[in-house]
Amino acid sequence: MYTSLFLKTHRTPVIDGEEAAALESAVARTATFTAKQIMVRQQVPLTQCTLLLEGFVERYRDTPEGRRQILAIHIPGDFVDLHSYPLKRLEHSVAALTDVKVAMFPHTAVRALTAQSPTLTELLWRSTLIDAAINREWIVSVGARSAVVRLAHLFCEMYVRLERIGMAPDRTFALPLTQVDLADATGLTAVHANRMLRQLREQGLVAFRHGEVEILDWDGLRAFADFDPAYLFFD
Amino acid sequence: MYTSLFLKTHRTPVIDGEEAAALESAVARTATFTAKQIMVRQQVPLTQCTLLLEGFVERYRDTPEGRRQILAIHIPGDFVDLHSYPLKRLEHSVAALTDVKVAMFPHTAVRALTAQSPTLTELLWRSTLIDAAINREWIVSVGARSAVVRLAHLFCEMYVRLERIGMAPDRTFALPLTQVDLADATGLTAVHANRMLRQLREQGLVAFRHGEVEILDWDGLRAFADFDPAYLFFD
DNA sequence: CGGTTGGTTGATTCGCGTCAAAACTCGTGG
DNA sequence: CCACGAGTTTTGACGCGAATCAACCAACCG
Repeated sequence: MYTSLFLKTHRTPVIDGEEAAALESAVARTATFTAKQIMVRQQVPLTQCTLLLEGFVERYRDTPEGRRQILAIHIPGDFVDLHSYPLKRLEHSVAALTDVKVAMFPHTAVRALTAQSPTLTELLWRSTLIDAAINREWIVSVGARSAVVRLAHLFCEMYVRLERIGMAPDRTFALPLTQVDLADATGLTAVHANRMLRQLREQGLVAFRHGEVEILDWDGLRAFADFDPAYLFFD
Repeated sequence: MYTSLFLKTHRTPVIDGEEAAALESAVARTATFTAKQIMVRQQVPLTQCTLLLEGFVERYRDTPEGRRQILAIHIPGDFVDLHSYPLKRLEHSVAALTDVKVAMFPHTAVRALTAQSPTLTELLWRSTLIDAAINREWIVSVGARSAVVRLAHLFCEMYVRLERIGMAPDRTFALPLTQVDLADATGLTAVHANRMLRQLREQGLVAFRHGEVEILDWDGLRAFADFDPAYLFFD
């Protein structure tokens, strides 16, 4: 059941057994990528979508001045490029953060699903729009929050999302990023990110080391980060 | 023809006459709002979508610390909250920047369209995803571009979008924002935005005064702003 | 081992924010 | 028609948060 994790994390709209079976059968094949491999290059025409089954994936853009901006981090159960169905190509690249296993949905199969079920359509559409809501939350982060708070907010988001799929027991979870990656996600330099991580640790809120996050004080962290999970649409 | 401007600016996928008629007939009513009026409040359940016919609209979030982040600026022909159909509520607010005229699409009518035509579905879905691509470009702006470049980039984006609907003849167009609004959109303070605007004017690239933009050197501005319109998906 | 990648720290610089005040615009009412 | 006040733009002085530059260290690995 390639799609069971996706379906479990998207409870609106309600999907019946027949629709779930249709979605499952839209998988043409599975594939794997190794860590750091580029999965989708920007502006290249696409004919299929990718559902992440195992591992972590990033979406990012490189700027001519040599800066890199991470746009999204995906975890198992996320579609990493479902938006390529209506858009046909992407304006950013997608890369594997770890070794990764994915399921592929040909655009033709997605179209057949939309022709068949308005409810499935709404579900798939919704999942791309939740990504967009996360994009907007990141605009707020980089545009209106201080460096420490940005990092704290990112940890909150990743904790809540991972906890939901059972990948963050005991307020501890793997987040396979380097400090450079954290900096690229939050619009900071690696040096400053490093200092802010120390501050978060010393404040007793979160500790991040070697790609592992340990939440020390969840309520404190949430309050500090101004974190409200409404934008994740977990209902 | 409420939907003709929207259809004119979305050429992919190709829509036939019957589909265009179906879309047009999904309009339940029109409405007007006055400048500065809040059109949608965050977290309030919604039952209809709004297509902007005349005027300018902003989407924004307020932070507890009193900062405000503008997330998007909409122009005639844009759906301002089509994403409310799959999401049912929004995590940001929507306000009129000028007096505004809109067409309303009940969610039930949108659902009927998706049940009837996979092509229309793809078109509507696509339009929400172009908004998301713009969101991502804004992440790159606030996360990885300097203050002057951010402003230059915003002017490029608005010029290209407005030119396309005939609202930017002679490289001049109305952009009904104050300097405070520009600052809120780019993650700057109004004071610094003011200084950067002066710099852009003195560099001979763009001049902004009283809600009017005059592009002085389009090629220079594009190059300076690192502007590539691919993310607007004008095809 | 030496090379490579990631993390840590210090010194210094600078972009942008903050605070404050003045000039300007425009709508409104006396 | 002028006075007034609210909102906007402009400018200056100053301070801080984050970038930059530059070492140095730790872990890992062929």
